[in-house]
Amino acid sequence: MTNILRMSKLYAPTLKEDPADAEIASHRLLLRAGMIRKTASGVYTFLPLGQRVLAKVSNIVREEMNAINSQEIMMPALQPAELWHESGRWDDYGPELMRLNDRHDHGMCLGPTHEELITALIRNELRSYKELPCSLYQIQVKFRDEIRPRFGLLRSREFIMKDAYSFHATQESLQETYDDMSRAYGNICERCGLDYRPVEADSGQIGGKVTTEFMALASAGEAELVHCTCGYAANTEAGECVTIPTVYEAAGIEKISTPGIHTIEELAGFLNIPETSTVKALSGKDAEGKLVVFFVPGDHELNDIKADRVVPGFDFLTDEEMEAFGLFKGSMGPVGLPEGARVIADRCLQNVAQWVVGANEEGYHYVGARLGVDFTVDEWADLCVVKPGDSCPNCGLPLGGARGIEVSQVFQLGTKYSVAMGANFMDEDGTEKPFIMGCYGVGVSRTVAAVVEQYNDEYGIKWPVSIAPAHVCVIPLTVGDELVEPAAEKIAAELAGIGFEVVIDDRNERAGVKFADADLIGWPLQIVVGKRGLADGKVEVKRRQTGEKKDIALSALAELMAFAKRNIKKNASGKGTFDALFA
RNA sequence: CGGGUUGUGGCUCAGUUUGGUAGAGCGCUGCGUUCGGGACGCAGAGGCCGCAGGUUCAAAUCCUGUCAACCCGACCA
Repeated sequence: MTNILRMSKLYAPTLKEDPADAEIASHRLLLRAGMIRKTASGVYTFLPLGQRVLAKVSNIVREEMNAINSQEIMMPALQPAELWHESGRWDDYGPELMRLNDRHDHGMCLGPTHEELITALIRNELRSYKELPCSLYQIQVKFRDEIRPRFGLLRSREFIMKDAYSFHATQESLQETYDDMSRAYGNICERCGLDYRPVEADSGQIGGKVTTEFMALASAGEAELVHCTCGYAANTEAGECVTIPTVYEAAGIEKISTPGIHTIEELAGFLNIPETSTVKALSGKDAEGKLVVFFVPGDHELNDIKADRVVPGFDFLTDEEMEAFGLFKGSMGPVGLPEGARVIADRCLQNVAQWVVGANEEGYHYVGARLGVDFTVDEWADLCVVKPGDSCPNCGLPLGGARGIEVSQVFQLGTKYSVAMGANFMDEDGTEKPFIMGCYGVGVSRTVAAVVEQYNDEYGIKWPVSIAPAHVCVIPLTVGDELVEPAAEKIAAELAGIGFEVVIDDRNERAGVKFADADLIGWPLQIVVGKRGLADGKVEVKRRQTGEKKDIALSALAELMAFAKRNIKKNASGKGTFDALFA
């Protein structure tokens, strides 16, 4: 009986106007619908409705984790500095780590992630290969002092994350759990209704090599990705770049005067050739300060993650350093480089016999510079930021582009933390070995925001049934009416009896206010109970997702809803749950 | 950290150029009318104008400093 939410008692302060400091849909609507409130920059309070959604997502995550035999634990958010010194990340993590001292002046931090803690936890407890693999997870608050928190729940300084960690004796075992996790993460996205892509990614400072990000497609997303009809998808910061430069044919090398030309755009315009026919040069230095020059197709950008992979410690030259090396910004090329320069070019240029490049002389470029004749390249590598239109490395078709919100990521960590922190187990052969580890994160609060990004319109949020704060909102249009009110109460009680999560808008408000709030909050189904309809023995049902409305006979409602309840899992996210009502 | 913008009742904003002692809409309280798509009338409550100094007879307004928030760039769930 008490499982009916009453709007008259619900703390859900909705806003008629957009809050001034919210730009994107999810931030705006979660605030307006009375689901969250800002406490400080990048720090939010979840109000009852927001908390309900968060709990729904958490439960989906929990079910999927339990299903692959990961066990739920709860670690502290407050962590001792020692552990971070052990892993080396106290120094590596930078200012993003929230640090503090306790009253004894003891260094502590608020956990941005929990590799250190869990590795310390298991290192003295898991002793034998017989106990492996072991997979543990928690759903907990995380702290990251972001350089620039923004977009509400999408990039906050305190957020809810599910983090899982697995420990293995063999790489095969890790791969198995990694695959299980990947599948579970796909399920989680689907059950939340997200349009998503698993993408190739870079592992960043977590460490490790094999990793996949799960991106919810959304224009508000901060990540750029490329994807192909064959199923391939990659984050542009990590994806392999395969592009086919157009070739500018020339009889031989020719030095031409290009006064005032410094950019590829200017050069291509000056010569009246496409940018794809030019070659861009970028100068930098390696860790020892020795000159490195990269060459990439003119229409592409150098990917600094890839550059760093080829030249560890790579950094661009400052204008002064370029001058010192005798290089001219905007006119660099492979012909006549300073002695000892390391020349690295993108693989895609390997088959381009003649290049249009700078002449290492202010105001001059070469056309038709011959590879292997006029100049040589020391190394070939994948260097560019992949972009839409490039070829799919998998099937060769042109890649499409999209923006995405990274809602989760899976990593194969290897032994980075177990070695650093001395976490070993006794293997079958009687030798001590470091655990092979994996870690897997889901941004729970970020997922909530991502769903809103994908499910909203000018009126508000359109929650998928699976994570909506409640399934059905019964709206009596006249409070105090001797027919309408009891009828609405009866319907609400009936639906709750069937097993739906029901909310009744029993506030003494005008119809328009109730409709507007119902649309804003985004209950998947509205049941409107009014005098007019009741006179004909009918109520109106409205599906928020599609906007469909239909009059349903009171006598048929319970049965149709019971049918809907049985079908609630027809689709993972609950899509189609109410199909029968609108058939 | 660099660049841009903004701080005025709970919310959205006007007023700042040209100093004269604070306004609107929404929300809130009370009464009445209304009641199927964010009603209307009447009567109220609520702001030392981010904070601290300074200039002035007089500062929301001018000056200096400071804090905070938001947006654009380098990070990440």
